[in-house]
Amino acid sequence: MKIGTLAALTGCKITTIRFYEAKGLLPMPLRTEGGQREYSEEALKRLTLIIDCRRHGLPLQCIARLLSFTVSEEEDIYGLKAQVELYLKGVEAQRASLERIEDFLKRVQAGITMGQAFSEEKMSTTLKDSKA
Amino acid sequence: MKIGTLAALTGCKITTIRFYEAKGLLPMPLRTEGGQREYSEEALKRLTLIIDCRRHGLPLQCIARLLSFTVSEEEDIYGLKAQVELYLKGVEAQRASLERIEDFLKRVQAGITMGQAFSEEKMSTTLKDSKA
DNA sequence: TCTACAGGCTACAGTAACTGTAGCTTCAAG
DNA sequence: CTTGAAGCTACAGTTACTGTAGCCTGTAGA
Repeated sequence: MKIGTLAALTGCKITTIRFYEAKGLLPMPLRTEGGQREYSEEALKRLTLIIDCRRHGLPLQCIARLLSFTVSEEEDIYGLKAQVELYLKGVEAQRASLERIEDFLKRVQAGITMGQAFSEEKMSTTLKDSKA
Repeated sequence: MKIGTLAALTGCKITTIRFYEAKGLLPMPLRTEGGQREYSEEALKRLTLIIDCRRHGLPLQCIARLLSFTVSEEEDIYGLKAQVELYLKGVEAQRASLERIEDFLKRVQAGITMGQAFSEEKMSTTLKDSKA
């Protein structure tokens, strides 16, 4: 598939796909005779994974590390292991945070629907309630 | 509380807190005689909310808009409403993405634990399985 | 076959959201 | 009253895109 198709399938911008390639996160794809990129299903899967990781705050360097898994020394393996454990702990925090923001957005929505203005005080109530 | 305490309580870096203040997301706090920032519980709540929003990809401008809720025209209200709805839809996508990345990380972890090297092929299997 | 036009290319500048550093000041504990 | 941790401002640097200019490719209809 062409880069535009890949972009449409993943929701990732064309420029971002090229950026990831430049950074070494996506392998250089085959090209048509005219020099246009041609992607495989493989690339689609890999890009999807990169996007998922980015969405949850993993830096590109880290994603590259997880993807390439280039570990030369024992110590590196343990470093990576610790990092993965840290990210897994982060997942729980993200879930909780997701609940809070959903709640917050729903309250904003309710506020809009009722044509009400939000005050500082209401804002913090929203947060306090969602934390309880 | 001082800025360091606020940073410790929220996990947000001190420099980032000052950055949010400069951008108008956090109100300018009271200062000690010596000029050091003094924060209230209110500020803690507000910062927590900002962090939650950021974690889920809302741009600072948007967060500022949601927080200040400064709408002057009817059309703006509808624009905001549509945007909030969009974000709410995004929450579901985030949840799904969170599942996938958790699965991925667990597989990486298993791979490390067993001392195995990851191949391209295994990587894509990981993703494929997680999508199924 | 021609041609129009959507889509792709490179290179590079610009932006958003931090992050780090230098050089200095404040504050609290001993 | 000193000393070291914590704050301050100002500003440069970094990460991860994002947009633009100027040009090329590929394909569908006349």
